[in-house]
Amino acid sequence: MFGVNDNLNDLNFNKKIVVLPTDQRSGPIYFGWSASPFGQCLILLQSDILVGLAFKHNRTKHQIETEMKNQLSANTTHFKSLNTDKKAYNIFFNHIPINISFDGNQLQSKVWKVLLAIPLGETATYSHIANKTKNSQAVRAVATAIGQNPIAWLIPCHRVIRKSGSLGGYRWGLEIKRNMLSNETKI
DNA sequence: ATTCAACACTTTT
DNA sequence: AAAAGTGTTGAAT
Repeated sequence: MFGVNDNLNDLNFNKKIVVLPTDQRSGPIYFGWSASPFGQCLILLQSDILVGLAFKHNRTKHQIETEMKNQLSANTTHFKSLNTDKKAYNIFFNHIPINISFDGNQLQSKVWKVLLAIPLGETATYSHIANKTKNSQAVRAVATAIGQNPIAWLIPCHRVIRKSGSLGGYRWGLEIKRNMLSNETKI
């Protein structure tokens, strides 16, 4: 369908994202690895709603799978593998809206919603996000919550950088964060 | 550039 | 119930 680092110029950054409530999903979580413009990615779906998106970096696929399954296991512990290539194409290149759903603790949910509002081509600082969620004194906790974003790229936690201008961290490796940002800002 | 303490929230013991 | 661990920050070195 497409190869790693292929078609970067056709990437659909301005994807419309529909956030559905968690009660819209049930049953097993389907998961699979597919190629993406940022390397191999792990896609997790429940009721055909995207509930997880992760990228391969220096950890093994098995480690990443375990980590994501653990994170999502509040909803179900039943996982089934699936060919996710078509879904990957829809996520990264198609101009159709994509349904996502997430549930976290109180802080996480607040933070993830705020992340969704960072416009394409812009960045925010960790303290900026903390202000937005009325947790201005809890920057470190907010940063932790940002790092736990289960749907990488679509929930653009890669747009959050340090106040000093340095990149800060990224759960899936700084290479990928750098990649995403440089592709966005050159638009 | 590197260290250090303070922040507050979650997770782990 | 207490301690440990954070994708930070600002100040001091």
